[in-house]
Amino acid sequence: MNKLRWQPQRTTIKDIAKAANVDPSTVTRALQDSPRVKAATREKIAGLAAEMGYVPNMAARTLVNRRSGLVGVVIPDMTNPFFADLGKGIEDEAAKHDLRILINDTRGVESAEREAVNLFLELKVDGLIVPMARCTQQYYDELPAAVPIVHVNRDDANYHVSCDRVEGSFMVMQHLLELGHRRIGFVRGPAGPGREPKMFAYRQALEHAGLDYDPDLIFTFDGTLSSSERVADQLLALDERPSAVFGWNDVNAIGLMHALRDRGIRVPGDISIAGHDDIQLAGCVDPPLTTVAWPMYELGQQSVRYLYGLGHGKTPKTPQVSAPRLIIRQSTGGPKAARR
Amino acid sequence: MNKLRWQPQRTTIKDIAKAANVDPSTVTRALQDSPRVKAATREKIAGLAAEMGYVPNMAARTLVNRRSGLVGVVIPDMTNPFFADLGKGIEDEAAKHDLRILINDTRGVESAEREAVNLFLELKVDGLIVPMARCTQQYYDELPAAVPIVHVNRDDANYHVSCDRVEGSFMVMQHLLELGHRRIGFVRGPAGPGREPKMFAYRQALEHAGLDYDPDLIFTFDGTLSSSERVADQLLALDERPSAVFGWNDVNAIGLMHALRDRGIRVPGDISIAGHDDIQLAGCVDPPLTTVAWPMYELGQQSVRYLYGLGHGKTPKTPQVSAPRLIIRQSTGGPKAARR
DNA sequence: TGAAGCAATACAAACGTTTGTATGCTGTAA
DNA sequence: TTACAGCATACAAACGTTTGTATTGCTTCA
Repeated sequence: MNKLRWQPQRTTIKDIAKAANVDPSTVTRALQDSPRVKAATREKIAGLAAEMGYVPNMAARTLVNRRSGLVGVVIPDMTNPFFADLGKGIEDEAAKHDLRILINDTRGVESAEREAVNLFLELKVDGLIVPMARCTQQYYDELPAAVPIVHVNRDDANYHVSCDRVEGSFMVMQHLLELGHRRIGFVRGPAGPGREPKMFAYRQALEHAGLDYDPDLIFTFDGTLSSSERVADQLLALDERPSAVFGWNDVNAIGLMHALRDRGIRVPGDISIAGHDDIQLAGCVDPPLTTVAWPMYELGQQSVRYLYGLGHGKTPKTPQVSAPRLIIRQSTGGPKAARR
Repeated sequence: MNKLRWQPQRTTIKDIAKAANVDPSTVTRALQDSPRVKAATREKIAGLAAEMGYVPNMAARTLVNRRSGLVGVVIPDMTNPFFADLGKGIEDEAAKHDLRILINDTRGVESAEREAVNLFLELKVDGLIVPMARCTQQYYDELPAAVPIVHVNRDDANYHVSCDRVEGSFMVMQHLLELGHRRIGFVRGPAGPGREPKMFAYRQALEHAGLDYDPDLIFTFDGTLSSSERVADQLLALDERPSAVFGWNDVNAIGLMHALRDRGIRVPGDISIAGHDDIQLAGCVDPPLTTVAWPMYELGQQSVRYLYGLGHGKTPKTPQVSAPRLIIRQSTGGPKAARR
């Protein structure tokens, strides 16, 4: 007995039917404003339902409809402000389609992602939105259910909505290169499928500028604050330090800036720092962070629209969303050598 | 037709029953490891279930059990890092009790809170955890369902888990007073029931120090960045500026610090700033923020334990959680006058 | 040999809602 | 008066799972 205690269903449609002296089916139709029930009856039933504190039983409804009207969102890390606008876009658009949103946080753990997906499958959700999925595409392909799934920023997925991350990262790299930086560090995120675009852009920008790729300049961020400190230490331990570092995201970049300042390094005086995502705080730190902003709200909206299309048997073209925008602030400047 | 397309249930318990040449009831019992079915049969069924890609239908299960094994969490603002640890505490503890967590974000909007609660009631959740509820206590008391509800940081609620917010805010005020501040501004959050402890502590600390309460020193924060800027402007427009300001939370305090610096005010040189919550970035900004840390993880754990107790018919005492901790960093210092 | 006991499984009802079809009723036109 | 609409409502089956009870077939012991 490790479940919470038995809970009675307070009022059912049958109770209302009895009270109104009609058949349960009439109550159902009355509550869904069917034209098949007389206005007077409808009002009487609506009144009784409110009075008796009727709460629909979604389980029963889902059972017969084979549809719950729910959309599950599997989020890797709720607290990353990066997902805030995405979520807002999703909710706003879902409201338009009479869909309700349910969220499950996976903390970026692959097994948690599978459990979340499972839970949603059991709930018979009408669709799934999975930003930055950790699990392999194969896992999603072989899912034992016919649910439309839209991935966000997973270009290898069948159905996905993405912003041009290569383009976004490339813009930042161009900016750093134009400032004159020649030794640019790059911070990778946790490894996983569909997580290469930033790195790809980094290497492409280097190549474009005729620079060599140096594995010593690649660091790894795992999402924690201490991880940014570790990166700072690794970076400072190098014989030839980079003059600029491109962070995995703003949280990482801000942590890194702080860690560097603690160690007596000036930003951007000694090292320039840029991030990804343009979270709200990016403009509030000192110095304000150069970063790239993605159209997250739009991505959220588009993923619901796309999902809705999939759910109606359409296989619409992958929707286009606005391009990322480069936000130049004060955390980047010319390299020391160049200024000398 | 504004719902997603019809979805077939791929494999049901009946299909497995047919394939295994047994009754559906045997399949159920096999899948839940009942001793009533022979080991051989159990294994055969488990094999078939996996092979046929069986996904339990939670709707059917919930219908007959009148229990879903779900706990709904109604969160005002996912992106406030403040809730991160709370969520982690909730999830970790829920896992121990075989409960699954579902999250709904209300963005601090009261109507969204009601919709979220409704959704969870329809889902027949086993319990509800509502941190910082916006709706009145009366609303929760009159809910038409017998679901155990645990509030977090809403001391006026029947069943709640709270940390001592009066104590926490009081400590910060004491710190500012000890530094010699006599004119201390206070930023209120959005108004609402159960949101007075911080203000109460502010006034009590003033009284304790023999200082008068000055309504001019009270500002309001609505959660947005621009709102912090507005506070900065209001503050600077005063004839007699405060020498210290106590922010509603860290997001507000950090925004305020930034806005003040933009306007040529030094922190803590000209004005000291303190916050609430000790979010991760509080230590990363410049100057690092003085703030107060709440035991959020513990609060999360305790709310699930409490909920579990309520669900089993117990009405345990409101659980005790650790006291808040004052975190003194560099954003607070003695007032200008005192240093002269 | 036959009753008792037991293990393994089958049967059937129930959970609350939805929906296609059937029924009863009223009013109108032939 | 009868037949036919058409309106408002009732009936009944179904959704997939769970669970108390009934049934079957064996073994065991007197």
